[in-house]
Order: sequence, then structure tokens, then C-alpha cells
Amino acid sequence: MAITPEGRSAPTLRDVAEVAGVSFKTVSNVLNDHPQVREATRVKVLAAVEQVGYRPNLAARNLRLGRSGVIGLAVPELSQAFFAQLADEVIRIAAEQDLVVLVEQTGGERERELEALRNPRLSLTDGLLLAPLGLTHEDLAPDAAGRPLVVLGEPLFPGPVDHVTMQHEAAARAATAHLLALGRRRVVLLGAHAAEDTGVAALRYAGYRAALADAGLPVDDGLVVPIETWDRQRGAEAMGRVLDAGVRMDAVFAMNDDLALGALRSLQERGLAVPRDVALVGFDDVADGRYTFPSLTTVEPGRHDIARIAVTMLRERIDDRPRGDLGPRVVAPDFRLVVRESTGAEVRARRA
Amino acid sequence: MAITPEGRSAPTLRDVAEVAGVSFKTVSNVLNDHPQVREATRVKVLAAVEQVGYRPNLAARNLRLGRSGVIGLAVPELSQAFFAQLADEVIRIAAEQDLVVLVEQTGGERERELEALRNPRLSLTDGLLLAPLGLTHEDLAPDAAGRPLVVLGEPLFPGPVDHVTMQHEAAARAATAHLLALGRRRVVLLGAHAAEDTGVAALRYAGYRAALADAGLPVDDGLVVPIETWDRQRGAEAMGRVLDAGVRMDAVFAMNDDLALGALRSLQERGLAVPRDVALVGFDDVADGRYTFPSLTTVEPGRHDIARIAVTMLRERIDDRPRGDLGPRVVAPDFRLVVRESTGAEVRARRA
DNA sequence: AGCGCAGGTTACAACGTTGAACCGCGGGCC
DNA sequence: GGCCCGCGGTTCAACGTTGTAACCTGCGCT
Repeated sequence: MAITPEGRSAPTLRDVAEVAGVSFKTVSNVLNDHPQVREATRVKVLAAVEQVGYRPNLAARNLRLGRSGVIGLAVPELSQAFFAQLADEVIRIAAEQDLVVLVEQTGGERERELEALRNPRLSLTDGLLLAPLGLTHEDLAPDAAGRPLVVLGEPLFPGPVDHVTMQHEAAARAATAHLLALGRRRVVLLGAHAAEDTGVAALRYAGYRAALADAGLPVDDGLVVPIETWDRQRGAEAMGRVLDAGVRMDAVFAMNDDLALGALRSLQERGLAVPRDVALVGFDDVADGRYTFPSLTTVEPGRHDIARIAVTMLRERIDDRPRGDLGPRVVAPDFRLVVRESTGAEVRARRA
Repeated sequence: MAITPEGRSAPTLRDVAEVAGVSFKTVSNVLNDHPQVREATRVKVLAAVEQVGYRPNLAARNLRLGRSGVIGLAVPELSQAFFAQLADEVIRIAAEQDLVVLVEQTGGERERELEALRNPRLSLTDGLLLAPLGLTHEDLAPDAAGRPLVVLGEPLFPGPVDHVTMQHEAAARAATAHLLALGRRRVVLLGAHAAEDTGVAALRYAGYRAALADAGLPVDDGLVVPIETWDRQRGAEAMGRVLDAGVRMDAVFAMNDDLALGALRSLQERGLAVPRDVALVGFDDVADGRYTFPSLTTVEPGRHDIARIAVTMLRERIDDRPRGDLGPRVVAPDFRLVVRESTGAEVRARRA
């Protein structure tokens, strides 16, 4: 209950009713525009609402209706640009649908992702959008049934859980194909995950292999660079090691933009020209890649659609909850290869 | 009320009580660990809690206590790296204090910032952290009294509102002084706001002027470039115009990192070497500036402290609400000039 | 033996809201 | 003229929790 500095507690339906001279339930009826209200009383009540500055108490409404209008969004961390932009979209779209978003950070750690699923602090949300990095099938299974849930990422679990994912393989294939179409033949792959046969890294790796196969090229294991955590620092370091080892290559496909931007720095630091000496493609279309020099060619994974679909699906789950006759769904929106300067789109250097 | 797919509704205190063979209030007493509970019943109750899988209903608790444990955070947009990193810190610190964060985006528009202050959707938060761009004194005044509020940004309003801000002027002065100490004499200022005498832009401008004055240099209006919206694109465009106009200069102080990174691109695009030809300093210490080439010298405004102080202050406001005897506070944590390659810190180009 | 007292547990009320059931009243229909 | 019905509104109960106060039991004290 909000208490004003003067010590008055926030006005309730009863206070409005008193001013309007009707029962408090009539005020409720007006506000929920039930039909059975005479225009005259409606006006009278609305005036009273205005006068006392009434605001509905959402906690009470929430208790009564079993709905809060709040959804949870659990991401690894907002300081990763991709997730920040995703959260931006999710919040924006949720607002359009009169939902509000409670953001939780998991650090990508399995333990904390599990906690996000179970956390009682989240029990005042109607449902959860979860972008997990560490979870596995088994983790999701026991909790899946609990509350409305939509997972952002590749399907971990064939159970009753909606997934909104990306066309990882097709997009990685297109990105690699783009490099090959430029005549590049030795394409470094940054970000492979050792001993992972499902998951984002594996899918993108499969796309890379497929594109090479399409071009009749073998996979050179010497060009496949494993990096567990996809951040800029590690991208720069890995690229640096590759260069210092004297590996021959003419292109880089980084599994995300952060790796790509780190790699870009390492390339430039060593005096290599991008795209002349090495062409570079990333993945995610993070804003940072648009104003680097050269700007970064990347895959736009359909972030806007992902956010829209995820919120919509979650809402459907929430609305469906009493019935529960909605099957699990998996959607992967269209992606788009955004060609910029790092693969030779109009390098606009002027006086250089 | 959470309904499981099987149609069972979530267990309540009553369900636990029935299993444990005590009254539901005793269960409540156990869970809130009131002293007056025999160890034997405590154990019995906890076992029952476990057995039925009880989770407290936060909506009910919230209604009863008038507290939700949720705080609101309203920022312009998360896709701006500075705010994403700020949100990251706020969520992290809030979690430490058992608070959870509801994030709202205002787009930096006055209208929507006002709405964030008043929005009933936020009435289930205990208080609000607001990072406004468009608000003015008059806007804040009437609403300030409503609910616990901490404003992130320079003090707009001398009323009963806490502010956590930055040492804009001192930091800008230090940044500019740093450039002057390198021997630069013609320092372009990117991001001035026309006709603004208070506000972030004005304060940073004042710091810039002060540093010049310290060095006995005049302010050259031809070097002061107004940019209303501080994003990369506009930074790049403005820098481009300055360069194309043939303005003589040997350094740039951008009012934030986004402007700086945009400017960096324009400089490089035109074949100018940073820092050799032009030294460059930004403001905010956004992650992106760490792995550009050259990396970006910038002001770290004490983001971590800002987040910590803001959350703590808000909590104090919330706790103080019944009494209301807390005066308004203004805090500006220490900043730090982070010297990187764009002003000549160990340019590590190797083969170049 | 009776009384008070404290420890342990319980009943009751309340937080503010909404859905269901109910009531009085006037008008239309038979 | 009596009955039914719909309109406009009301009363009642409930959502699940916690603070207050009352309750009961057994024990120690006088």
C-alpha cells in the first residue's frame, strides 16, 4: 500500500465510492466497464476517481485474478549486446500488449537458470521467457510443466515447451557461402565448441561444413578454432593465436559478432586489411558492428520476429493455462545476411 | 493463481496445514520463523511444505504487506550500451538485496518518462529508479511525492528526490586536460546541446571550457559541434562534416562513447590515424570501446557505484516510507579516466 | 488446591479487488 | 392487474497471506 509522505494511504475503491455516493462495487463496475451502469453514474464515478486520484491496487487485482500482467525474461547478461537488444525488443513488444517485463540475469550458468525457473520471486510473473546457455534436456523436463514458459534458443527438450530459435545452420551456411562466393577458400571458423553435438555452436558448425561441402571443399580442422565463451576478448585472443601461428587463411566466420569484433581488432592490430587480406563475417547483427571500420558483415537472425513471436507465444500459453490443450511449438524466423564492408561491400575509404 | 496442467491449483498454506495436522496460521508462523513454534511442529510443517511443494503466493503476500520486493527501472532504451550495462549492474545489485527489477523503456521521451512515474502498471513496484532524458523540474515536482523515487542523472529538481549522478564537469575537465597534456591544442567537442544551460551536455561543456582555461587556451566556437542525440550514426556524420569542412584540429572529446566510436569510424574512413593525427576521448566506458582498434580512451563514470548507491538509496526510501523523515540526497561517485590507445597508450600494432 | 503465567497454537480480521448471486423497481406482455 | 423480465445497482464471498489478540494447556508457585 502506497503511503504518501503526508501519511495518507492511497485511495481505494471505497474512497471513490464515498465521494461518488455509490457502493464501491459500482465503482469497480465502472472501471471494468461492465454494461450495467447508467451513463449518469458512470460520469459521476469517473469524476470521483479523478478527484481523489484513484489508482487501482495491482497487488489486490493480481491476487483476485491470478494474473499480474508481468512476464519474466531471464537472459545471461544485459551487458552482452545481443541480449540487451533482445530485451529491448521484448520489452517494447510486451508493452504493446500491456505486459510489463521483469528481467533476471543468469550469467548463463545452469544453476541460476534453474533457479530462474523455480524462483519464487518470479511467482508474481504470469510466465517466463528463458534464454538458457547451460541447461540440458533433463533440467528442463521436471520444471516444464510448472508455469507458462517459452524458451529462446534451440530446442533442448521435446516436451511441452515452446521454443523460439534461429535458423542457425542455414544462416551459418549462407554466411560461409557468402565468403566462398567472394573467392575465399580458407575460411577460419571461430567459436566451435568441443564435444558438443547439439546446441548453437554445433548447428552453426554444421552450416559451415555444409557450405564448404556445397563448394566441394574439405573441412580443414586447422581452421576450426574452439572458443567456449563468445566474447570480444576471447575472439581477439583466439584470432591472435591463429595469426601468430602463421595459419594461412583469407576469411573468418565468427560464430557471433562479439567474436568477430574481437577478431577484427586482432587482424588490424597485425596490419592485415579487412576485407582485402581477410574477409570477415559475424552473427547476430549487434549494433556495434554497424559503425566499426570496416563495418561488419553479419547475420541478422530475425531478432525482432523472435521477440514478437516469443511474447505472443507466452501470452497464448498464459491464456491457455486453464485448458492446457496447446501443443509444444518450435519456430525459427527468417534470417537475413547483412553484407557490409568487412566482406567488401563498398569500402568507402576516401583519402586512404 | 498458478494452475498446473493437470488442473490442480497451486498448494496454499491451508493445504500444507492439512498435511501437517496444524492450523494454517502455524504454517505461516513457521515460514516466517516466528519464535513461538515448537521444534517438533516446525519439523513436521517443513516436511509437509516439502511434500506438497508449497510456494508462497507473492500476490497475496504483497497485498497483505504492501510490499512486492520489485523495483522499477526506467531507462531510455536497453539497446544503448550504457543503459544496458547500467541495467546489468542494477539487476545484479538488486538481486543481492533480494529485490527483483522490472525494466521499462521510455525512449528518452518526456511523455513516456512521465508515464513511467505515474503508470499504474508500475504500482506493483515498491519504488522507481528513473534515468530521464527529457524531464524538467516542473515535470518532476508534482509526482515526486508519490512513491519512492531515485533519479539517475543530474539534479533537475531541488525537491524531495534523491539523485545519483556523475561528476560530469570534473570528468570532462579531466578528459580534456588529458588531451591538452598530450600537447594537443585544437580539441573538437562533439555533442554540445544548443540552448541548454543545465543538463549533462552543459555540465560536460563547462568541464571542457574549464580545462582549456586552465591551459590558458581560448574556446574556439568552430570546434564546438552541437549534436542533440548522442548515437554512433550522428557521431560519425558530425565528425564527417567537420573533417570535410577542413577544420584544423588534433584531438576530439566526444560527450559519450557512442559519439566517439562514430567519430572514430569517420576519422579512419578518411585515412586519419588515431591517435597520431587525431587523439580521441569518449565518456561512459562502454564495453565496445575496449576492443576497437585503437581502443578508446574514455571516462569511467563510476557505473558500479552509481548502481549500488541508487539501489541502496531506493531501498532506504522504501523502508523510510512510513516515517518520511529522510531528506533528499545527491551523490556523485568518483570517476576514472581510462587511458587507452586512442590517446596513445601503448599502440600495440605489431607488423603495421 | 488454586492461581497466574508463559509457551504454543489458533481464530479472526484485514489488505483491495472482482465474480456471482441477489434485490428493487419500472415497463411490457398476457 | 398480475407476472415476468431487464436494468441498475447492491451485498456477499473469495483470492492467500500476515498481525493481533485470544485461546488452551500444563506447569510452577503460593
